[in-house]
Amino acid sequence: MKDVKLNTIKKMESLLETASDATRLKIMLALLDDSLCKCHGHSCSNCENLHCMIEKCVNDIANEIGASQSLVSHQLKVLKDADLVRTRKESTKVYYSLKDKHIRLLLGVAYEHVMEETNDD
Amino acid sequence: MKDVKLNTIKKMESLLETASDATRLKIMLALLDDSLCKCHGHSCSNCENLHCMIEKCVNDIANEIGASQSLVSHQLKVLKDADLVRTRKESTKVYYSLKDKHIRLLLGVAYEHVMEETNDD
DNA sequence: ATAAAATATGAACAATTATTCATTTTTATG
DNA sequence: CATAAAAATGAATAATTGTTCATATTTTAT
Repeated sequence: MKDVKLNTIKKMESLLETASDATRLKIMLALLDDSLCKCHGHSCSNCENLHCMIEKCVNDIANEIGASQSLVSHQLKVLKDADLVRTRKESTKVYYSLKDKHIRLLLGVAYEHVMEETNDD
Repeated sequence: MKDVKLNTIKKMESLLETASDATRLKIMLALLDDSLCKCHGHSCSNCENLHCMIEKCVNDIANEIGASQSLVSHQLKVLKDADLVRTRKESTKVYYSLKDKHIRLLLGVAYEHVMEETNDD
């Protein structure tokens, strides 16, 4: 990993920066929720399909994480601009979901790390 | 991933926040460098051993990434406080290395993500 | 058309943070 | 002991950012 271009570093910085906020983490974790998944109608925590996608609208996310509509909307825009989430519009509602498996993986790695903080290598 | 404790989220936030800075990323990538590795004496980019560790002293890191000694020292302290790197002291020099494989994995996932930005799932 | 529901936006404020510069501490050596 | 080398520290600044509040936009339904 010697010659990483500055541009690549900037992109990595942007990705991690976007992910490194408690509110945005709550939002993304809400989109990893084990509630019923549209694509199969079963619990996604048991879903073997990595493509399995959960989507939620702004207000539902706000209620779930206990934050204001405005704050959630603002932060969803940040997540969207950085390409960590995608959107699907349905009448007045806008459904948000995580962009791809890299984002799920990133959350997973961070989660694993803080869960077994004691280990050394 | 429904009930993630607030404390866990704070820790994830801290981890990602620490990683999300261009200078600190350069430092960590320098510690992932494919230069000769002390433990086996071969190129670490080809090393199958995940435990394979590269360590570098402050000045060498500063020179490699083109930053001042002071800045690198400041940021190494941030990385150390957040437990992303470890240190080994040898006379006047202090050798830094990445803490564990989770950190390498985190860097890897972030790197992979920005490298194949086009894909969708 | 009007009203209601859902989301987005803009301004303002508080708080945090990355960087630089100068100085200090620690260890080794002449 | 004095000097040099390596790293750490503290203060100061410039810039960024998360949150709130109020308001605007968009779409649907009456």
